[in-house]
Amino acid sequence: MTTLKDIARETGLSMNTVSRAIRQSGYISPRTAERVRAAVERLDYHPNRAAQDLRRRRSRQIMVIAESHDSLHIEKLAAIRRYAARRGYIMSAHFTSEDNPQDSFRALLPDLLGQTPAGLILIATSEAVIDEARALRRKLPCVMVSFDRVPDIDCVYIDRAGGVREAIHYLHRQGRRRIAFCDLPNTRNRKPGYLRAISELDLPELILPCTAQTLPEIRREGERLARRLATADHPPDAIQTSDYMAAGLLAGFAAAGIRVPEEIAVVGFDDRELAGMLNPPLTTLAQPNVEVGTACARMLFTRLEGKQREETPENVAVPMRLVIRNSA
Amino acid sequence: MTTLKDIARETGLSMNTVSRAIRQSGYISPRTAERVRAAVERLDYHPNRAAQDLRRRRSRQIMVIAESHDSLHIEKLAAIRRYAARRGYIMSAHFTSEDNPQDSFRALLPDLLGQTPAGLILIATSEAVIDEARALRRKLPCVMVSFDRVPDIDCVYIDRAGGVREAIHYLHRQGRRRIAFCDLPNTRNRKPGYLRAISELDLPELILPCTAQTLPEIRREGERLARRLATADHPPDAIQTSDYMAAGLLAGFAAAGIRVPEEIAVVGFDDRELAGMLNPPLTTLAQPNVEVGTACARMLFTRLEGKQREETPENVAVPMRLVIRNSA
DNA sequence: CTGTTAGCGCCTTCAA
DNA sequence: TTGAAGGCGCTAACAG
Repeated sequence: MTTLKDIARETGLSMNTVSRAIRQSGYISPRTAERVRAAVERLDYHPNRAAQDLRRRRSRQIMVIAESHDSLHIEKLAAIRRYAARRGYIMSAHFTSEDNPQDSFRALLPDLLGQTPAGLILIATSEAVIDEARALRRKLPCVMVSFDRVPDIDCVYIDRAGGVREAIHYLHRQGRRRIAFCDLPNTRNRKPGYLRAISELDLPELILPCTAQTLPEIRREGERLARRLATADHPPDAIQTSDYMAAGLLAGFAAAGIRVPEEIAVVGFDDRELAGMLNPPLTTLAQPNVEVGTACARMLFTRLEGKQREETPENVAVPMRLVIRNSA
Repeated sequence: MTTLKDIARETGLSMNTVSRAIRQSGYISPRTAERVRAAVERLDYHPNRAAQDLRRRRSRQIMVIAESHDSLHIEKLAAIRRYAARRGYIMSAHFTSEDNPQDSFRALLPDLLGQTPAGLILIATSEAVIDEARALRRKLPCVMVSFDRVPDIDCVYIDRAGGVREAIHYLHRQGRRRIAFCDLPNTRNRKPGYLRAISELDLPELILPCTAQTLPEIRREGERLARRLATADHPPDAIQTSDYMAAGLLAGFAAAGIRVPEEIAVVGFDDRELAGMLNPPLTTLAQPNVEVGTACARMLFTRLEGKQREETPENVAVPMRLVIRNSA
């Protein structure tokens, strides 16, 4: 393993000069710089991170902890990693157990903090984790990605309400007048967008409840709902719901012989991989994953590098994008 | 920040004794051990990783580099991380750019090696990256996750051929006799499983070619293929293909009024999230992501901790699992 | 512009 | 069973 000392011996300079040349800090004559560069190349020198971090008294690693294995996270992770890498930091990704997020988060945390990360990004929605984050924030830079605004903490969230509102307006422009919203367990942050839009457009409020939790259940419930709607007196002419639910609805409408989008339009939510694969391909609201990743990384590094360690937390909303396919 | 020295001062012991007590190495009197434990607790001491790594001359970080953002990776990552964490290592995840894997891999690599990982896990299939891995292997422990056996390198791969073979046998048991295989661009490792099965079962070889590359193209091609099959003289009664292609086929069969699975059975490949959401829900071969993650982590740590640094590379196949839903 | 000096926090001899 | 001394590789003062 090549060390600074080796380069110093090789070039006949002092370690210090070599160090400064490599870091491009302070005065170095062009000739010296070149000699060092050549020696570094020749001896294949790479600075020892452990030594640097020890000396500089900080690690250059940020950690992302996600409260689920949601496949949509992967693009966020990639974006965060990219941002961090450009600043010489590495990112490590961690996932709580699916069946018990809170407890496994608490179990994970001490281990992770033991690695002395420079900062933390938490992708989570549960109150328990959010509370932890509030406490953590006082110990190290800490940014959240959550479902909505989170008081007292730096947070990036997707503007779900805004997205839904946009989707309803789109449906209205397509001539739909009876637009329903399917109220899944986790949609409390979307509903205001629906309510706002129908009030703006003076449309009737049509809320379809759904209590299913697991994916197969949701799909089945969608199928059932579609069959029910097929024989309803005064059915909606458009539905906004999740991609999963939409999959069930499309299956149910197909079984009932109802044509989508001619008789009823369906707009999903999330733009999961399945959306484009359904029959018909689903018009849906896409999560801006890359934007979210970049935004939270930027916030974290602002805290990390800047002086505003103690300033007021910031909440950033990222807009969704309506992906128009064939179902609406 | 609390250091060993603080604990030493607090307990009146030497740093050395404290260090040994904490690491539970060497002789320590029970009384001393307890005193140290209490002080560690009281002062909230955590060993400084940078200092440990510097002194011990090794980092305790492993890196995973994946050649794509495939959402199926996320479970592999979680499994690897879990395995590594139990051994006091952290995992960091990295992704090459989607549009240019080879070049971005080469660009990424020096940066990553600069962080002196203790070991590398490469999730990749391109020859270029595999060659890189062969070279890397001589510098640090290095394990691959790939599509098939890879000579000269530790590798975990999913037994795709075995999975397909199993699926064909399953279809045969269901009474299917004209079983087709849809030959997508990336399926050369699956085809042998099909060929073997039909030869074992004495069935006709029915290969359907497909050249589409992007997801929407694949779906469209599936739809077209289904319509073509609908009017064919002597159509197959079952098809094995990718989940994406299956999505298109199902849409096409629905449009042509052909019932699945009654008239034709469809078996997918990968068990992507969309599989359970299609109409009908897709019977498919599931990737054993957790098993793959655990297996490659285990291999890496065997190299890392064991003496067998220079031994013969090992290739491990992990079997797929047939998930039976409604399409076959 | 360059060199000298003094550690960062920890672990590994070796001696007591 | 414990302590003292030295150094891992690097960087920040400070002095030339």
